[in-house]
Order: sequence, then C-alpha cells, then structure tokens
Amino acid sequence: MTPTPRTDGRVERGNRTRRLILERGVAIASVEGLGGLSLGRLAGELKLSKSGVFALFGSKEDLQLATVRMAGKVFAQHVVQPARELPPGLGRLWHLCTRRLACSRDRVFPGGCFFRTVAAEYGAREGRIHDMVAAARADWTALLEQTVREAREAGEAHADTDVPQLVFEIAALLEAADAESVLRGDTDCYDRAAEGILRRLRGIATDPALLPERAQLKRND
Amino acid sequence: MTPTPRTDGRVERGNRTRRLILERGVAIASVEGLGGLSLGRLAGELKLSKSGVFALFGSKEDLQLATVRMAGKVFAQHVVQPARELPPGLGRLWHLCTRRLACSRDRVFPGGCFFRTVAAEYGAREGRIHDMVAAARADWTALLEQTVREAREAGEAHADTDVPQLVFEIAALLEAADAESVLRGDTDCYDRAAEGILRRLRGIATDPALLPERAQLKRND
DNA sequence: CCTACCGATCGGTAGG
DNA sequence: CCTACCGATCGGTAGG
Repeated sequence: MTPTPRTDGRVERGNRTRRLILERGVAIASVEGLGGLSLGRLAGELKLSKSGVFALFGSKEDLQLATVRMAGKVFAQHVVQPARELPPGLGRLWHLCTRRLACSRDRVFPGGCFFRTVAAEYGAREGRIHDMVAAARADWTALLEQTVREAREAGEAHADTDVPQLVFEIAALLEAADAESVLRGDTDCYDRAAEGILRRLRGIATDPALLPERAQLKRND
Repeated sequence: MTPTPRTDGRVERGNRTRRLILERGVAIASVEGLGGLSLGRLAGELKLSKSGVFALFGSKEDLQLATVRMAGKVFAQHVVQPARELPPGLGRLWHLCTRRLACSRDRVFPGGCFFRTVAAEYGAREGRIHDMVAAARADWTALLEQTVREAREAGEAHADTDVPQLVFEIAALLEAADAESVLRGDTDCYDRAAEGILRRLRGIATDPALLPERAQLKRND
C-alpha cells in the first residue's frame, strides 16, 4: 500500500512542511479567522516561498479547508478522545464538557476555540468552507446527543429527557464561556458554565452520586 | 445652537450620505465581519467615489468604529427601547429576551446579530475596535443584570438570586440561538433558547404568574 | 476659509 | 520547493 519510497525523502519532507503550515494556519485562524490566512503571510512567517506554500495546497480555499480539517484533529485529540476512556454515561458526558472548557482555558487554540471563531466568520456565507464548518458543528452536537442517549439507556438519565434541548443548552454554555474568556480575559466564565451545566445534568440524573458535587475545573483535566 | 444654515444644504447632504454608508456597512459586517468593509466596496455599491467615502470618515478604522456605533443604535432601537415601555420586573426581563430573539429571527442584521459576529472577529485582537466591541457587550450584560436586580427589588425574584450567573446563562442561550439559526438555517433554536430561559426564570420567580406559561415567539414581538 | 465630493494615482500586497 | 512575474485591488492622498 505504501508508495515506492523515493530515497531522497521529498515526499516525507513535503508532509512535514504541510503539517507545519497547517499548525501555523490553525493558530492564526483561531485569532483572526480564516480570512487572516494568506499564502504570502504563511510563507513569510515560516521562511518559505509563497509559491511553495501554494504548490502544497493548490489554492487558498483548499488551504483553508485543510486548516479546518487540522483543527478538527486537534479538537478530537484534546476533547473527544480522552472521553472515550470513560464508560458511556453521565460521567463521560461531564468529562466531554470539562475537557471542552479546559481546551478553551488552556488556549489549545491561541484565540479561543477555532470552530466558534470560524463558525461566526462563515456562518452567514455560502460555499465549501461554510459547509465544512457547519458539518463540524453538527458532528459535535451529534456526539453530545449520542452520549446523552447512552446515559439514558444505561439508566443514568431519566427516560423523558429532552435530548436536543439539553444538548442545545450545554453547547450554548460551553461556547459562551469560550467567547467571554477571550473577549474579557477573565476565567470566571468557566466556573459559571460548569455550574450551569452541572445544574442541568442534576435535573436529568437518576442518581445524584453519578455527578461531582462541585464543578472542579481547577484540576488538570 | 443650530449652525447658521447654508442654503445649499451641503452639510445635510453629507449627513444623509454618512448614514447611507453606515447602514450598508452594518449589513455587510453582520455577514462578513468588519474586515469585509472597504472604502472602495462601499463606494462602488452606493455609487459614490472612494475618496468621498474616505473624506466622510477619515480612515478605515474610524469607518469601522462608526459602523459599530451605528449597529449599537439599531440594537437599542429594536431590543432595548421597547423593553422600557414595560415596568421594571421579570416581565421587562423576559421582554428583553424575546426582543433579542426576534431581532435575530427577523434578521434586523442580515447575517445574524452584528455584535456576536464582530465579537468573534475582534475578541482575540487588540485595539480600539476590540475595546469598543467589548464595551458594547459589557453594556448589554450590565443592562440584563440591572433588570434582574430591579425584579429582585420589586419582590418578583428571590433575594438569593445569583445575578451574574443567571445573566451569563441567559446571554449564552440568546447568542447560541442566533449562531445556530445563521449556521443551520433553522428556527427551532429560538424555541429552545426561549424554553431554557423561561425555565431559568421560573426558578427565581416568587410568583409563577409573572411569567408566560409557554414561550410564545410566534407572536410579532 | 469651509464642505462634499471627483478622477487619478500613490506604494504595497493579494491569489495564482 | 525556487524566482519572476500577471491583473486587481487594498487604504489613503494629490490637486481642482
């Protein structure tokens, strides 16, 4: 399956450069949006030629789309994957929420959550970037809804739980915390979001002991 | 106090042109952000000369700042002013929320709420635009907090109401509805936000009759 | 002296 | 990955 190796290692070097460009692109776009990306700027900051960057991606839009894909990998690694280590249930749902808050607090993306920034930037436009960003958000809410349903099937959440309503409110509090921390530079919002979510989860839990008593976001999780 | 009128009406014409430019600028920025504004584009769309647009504002940044101010007037007219007609209390608070949702649903700003878009665009940057956008958001949360406190002082809300926590959650649900309606093009989110807010307000109300039984956003309010 | 523009062009940079 | 360019457009300013 592996292509015949060229002993000069040009393919490998190209992949390294590509990753370098995308990591920088994700960081820039989380602060200034995907509109802040330009071939010349990325080339200048990384000491590459503009046409070299262009050759690796084919067009500016393809570079932007690849940047969105890279951001998705970062988000999955920091938020989605760690929650898989816990068994399905309210504990896993709560872990998804705290990891999402920690991802913002720790500035995994320097300008706050990449997807909130680009969703605001491309939400009202049309085209491939809008569609990919909307799909990424749909994946996130679908993951939250699936996790709630698993908790319900495990008997940890009441049978009459309104899943879309609950997930809408959870996602709203998570995003508001990210937005406010970036805009105002404070961290109270993380405790407020955690408290609001925890109150909502207590409302659907069949057993209060399934959830922590207090929102502990000081921990390194 | 009025300046001596020049019979040629040049000053008046300038003010009309200025308003025309800012109205277009607000519409463009709500969709594409303030970065989507350019002197040449505004001039082209309004059949003015680029230097004419420039002369009216002095610089691009001053044009952007004036655009933020104009958007503030629009928001005040559609959301803040109507709520003043109601007496202080939970009814006024609820009216602020429904007007805010209607402002998004009716696309008073074509790309969804102007301030959510530009807050995401400039939240992680520095400068005069960031500061003005942050101040506008602080004004909005301060208005909500003041309205909650008035309801508490009128005996309509419990004395132990955590005002900042409540306002954080209300603002989060309002913004999430706006963002989701723009990104996905549906309207369910308005009912979800209204339901979530109403549930929260019932939790602090001393008398359930102070609030509507159902979130009626179909009405023309 | 003022205003509200005009047509043309400044030095630079965009995507390609 | 490079240098060398293109058509266009950017924010801003000249004299009239």
